[in-house]
Order: sequence, then C-alpha cells, then structure tokens
Amino acid sequence: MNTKTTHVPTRLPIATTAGDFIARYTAHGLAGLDFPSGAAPPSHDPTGPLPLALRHWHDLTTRAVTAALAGRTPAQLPPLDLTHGTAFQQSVWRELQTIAAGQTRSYAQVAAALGRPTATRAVGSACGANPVPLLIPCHRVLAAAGGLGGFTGGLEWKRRLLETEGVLPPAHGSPRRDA
DNA sequence: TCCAATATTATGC
DNA sequence: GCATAATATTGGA
Repeated sequence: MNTKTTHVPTRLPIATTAGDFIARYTAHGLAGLDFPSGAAPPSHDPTGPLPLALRHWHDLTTRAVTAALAGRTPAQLPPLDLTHGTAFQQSVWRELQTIAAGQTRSYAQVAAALGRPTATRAVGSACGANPVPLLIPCHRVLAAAGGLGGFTGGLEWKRRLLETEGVLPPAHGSPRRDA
C-alpha cells in the first residue's frame, strides 16, 4: 500500500438510548463503528465545519444505527469503507448484509453460501474482524448448535440485539433454529 | 516461511 | 453432556 499516510479517520459520536456510538469515517465512507465504551468522548477537533458529504454520511449512519437498535433494517446505509479487510472478509461481510432483521444464520450456513462450507471457523474469524457492527449484522450469526457463539466488544450487546429482534433462543429448552 | 490463535463443527465416549 | 480432532483464514515472529 502507500506509505505511512497519516490517514486518521474522522470520529463522530452517535447519541442513542444505549449510549454514544463512535463512527469513524474516511474519505471513502464509514470505516468503523464502535460501541459506547463510556470512556473518553470522541473529541473531534472542530478546526472547521464538517464536509457536507461527511455530514450526510453521518446522518445516514445515525438513522441506520438507530433503526438497528430498534430491531429494524436500516432503509439506507452510508457508503462503507471496507478496504481494511481482505477479499474473504469482505465477502463474508457482504453476505451478512443479506440477512434481514429477525432472521439468523449459522457460521456454517454463511460459509456454505460463500462456497467454502468447511471454512466455518474462518467465517467466525472474519465476523470478529467486522469493523462495522449493527450495520453489518454480524450479531445475527449464531452457532449451529444453537449457541450465541461470541461477539467482539461485548457478548451482552449481541444478546441485547437478538432479543430486540425477537430471535433470541430460550436459555433453557431446545432452541428452534428454524426460521 | 512457519507458528499459534480464533465469534466453529462433527464425532466419539 | 464433555472432550478431542479437523479445517480455513489471519497476523505476527
């Protein structure tokens, strides 16, 4: 790639009922989305007014995140900058975006859709590398055995999102992975 | 180039 | 139900 270009993405906060999400933007679009850590607020240097395009992206992102938290599918998503991932990861993320709200798929199912039915573990790894949670419904991917699997940044979020969408399997009894 | 880790899955006891 | 082996991709030494 190019040399060490100080490509620091613009960080903007997204106020939600669950806290302030942190959206990271690059020149190509939304490059990352972080859960409310409750740590230091994203002090974006107000060296000047935000670019119009960036403001538009942030508006779309805010709506998308709000919709996702409400268990709904975002009507429109901002341009995503997924160049940070490999070709395989991008394929996985693209496949995840085809999963509608209220529906879940197993890691094996996603792997099979990619033409690599034996790459179940790789899919899980790619999901963990997902820079844009919520918008890319990585939380809708469950283990084939009915388990939640894992979730980078906090498994409680995954549980909360699934519960909101009404697809959270019962903690006792047999989880019906039947859509 | 090789080693180890990972948000899994299937099989055996 | 628990433990072990197998398989694919990635990042670092």
